[in-house]
Amino acid sequence: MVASALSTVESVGVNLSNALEDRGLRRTATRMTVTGRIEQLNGAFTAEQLCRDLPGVGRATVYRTIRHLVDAGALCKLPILDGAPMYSIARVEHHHHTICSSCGAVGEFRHSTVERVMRSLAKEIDGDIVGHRMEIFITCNSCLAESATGKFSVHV
Amino acid sequence: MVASALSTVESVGVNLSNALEDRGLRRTATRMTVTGRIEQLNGAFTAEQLCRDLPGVGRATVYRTIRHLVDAGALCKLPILDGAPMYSIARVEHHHHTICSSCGAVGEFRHSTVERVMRSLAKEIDGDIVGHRMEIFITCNSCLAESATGKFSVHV
DNA sequence: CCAGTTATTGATACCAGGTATCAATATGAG
DNA sequence: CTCATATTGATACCTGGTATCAATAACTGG
Repeated sequence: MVASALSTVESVGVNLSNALEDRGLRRTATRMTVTGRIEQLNGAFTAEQLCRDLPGVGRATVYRTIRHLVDAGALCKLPILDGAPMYSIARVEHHHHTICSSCGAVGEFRHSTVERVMRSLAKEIDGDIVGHRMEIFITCNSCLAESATGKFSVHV
Repeated sequence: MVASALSTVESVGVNLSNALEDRGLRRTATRMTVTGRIEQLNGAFTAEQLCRDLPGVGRATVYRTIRHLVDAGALCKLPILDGAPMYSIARVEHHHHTICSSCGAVGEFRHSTVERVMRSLAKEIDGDIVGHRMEIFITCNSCLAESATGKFSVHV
């Protein structure tokens, strides 16, 4: 679907292919396959997981596409303490993550308090603050229900 | 030096060898070399850096020792967005890190406000909070002075 | 101090995650 | 349609890290 019909207003939600196009990259079938899969995943994923889901797409291409999306700010990369980093669609401009320590599910949240704290910290910290990152480790509701065993290690 | 002379009170600062001994591991010359080097580094380091600093110690041993120290809680592992994780001596029980986005220097801080925020977040987050992690990206004072170019990418 | 048991070491091979290369192919502009 | 350019994916390679295992060191009890 090309955005050529000016009379039609596309619903502008999260659109990863657009993010790539905005960077001057071509809208190819392969890239549509990759972005389509990511959008349909609705949750955090690893690169290898994506490769497994899309055996028809070369590993290099999957990694390249992810990299483009991260560069475009459409995906955010979440370094995990052990193992491969996870990626999730950046639905909110600036946000933080919740990670379930038992199942690894990743969520996003925004909270003004977190941002306000940065101001009070500014006084106590040497140098200029240029950014921050926060992860909250949780036991998600579904894991609480079945009280699974720990799978991710947590630096508390 | 064995802590056998009961009349002498050892200065109990950060002592990585003790942390290992407390876990039932032997106090060997090789381990003293590794922990000694880490203590003398006074700052965050990567495993490979330590290997380079200690060519006389096998890679496997360096990695093993680091792992033991992390398990003992004496070192904390800091996953970096790109590249190898960094390790730093855990001087404070619970703390957060500052990372200079230009030189990579890692610092520690504690601030009660951060902990208080967790309470207000608890209401908004689904599931039980079991821990959190926060990194503040800064430009450190020495880098401000020479305004170096960015070396670490930052998820702002 | 010795003998025997157990822990440690490090060379090596291996593994996972990810990137560089490059010839073949697809894409889009003119 | 043609051509220049971008993309693809097989492959080789790289980095960071772990498993294996024989040789060695360190702690027992006697």
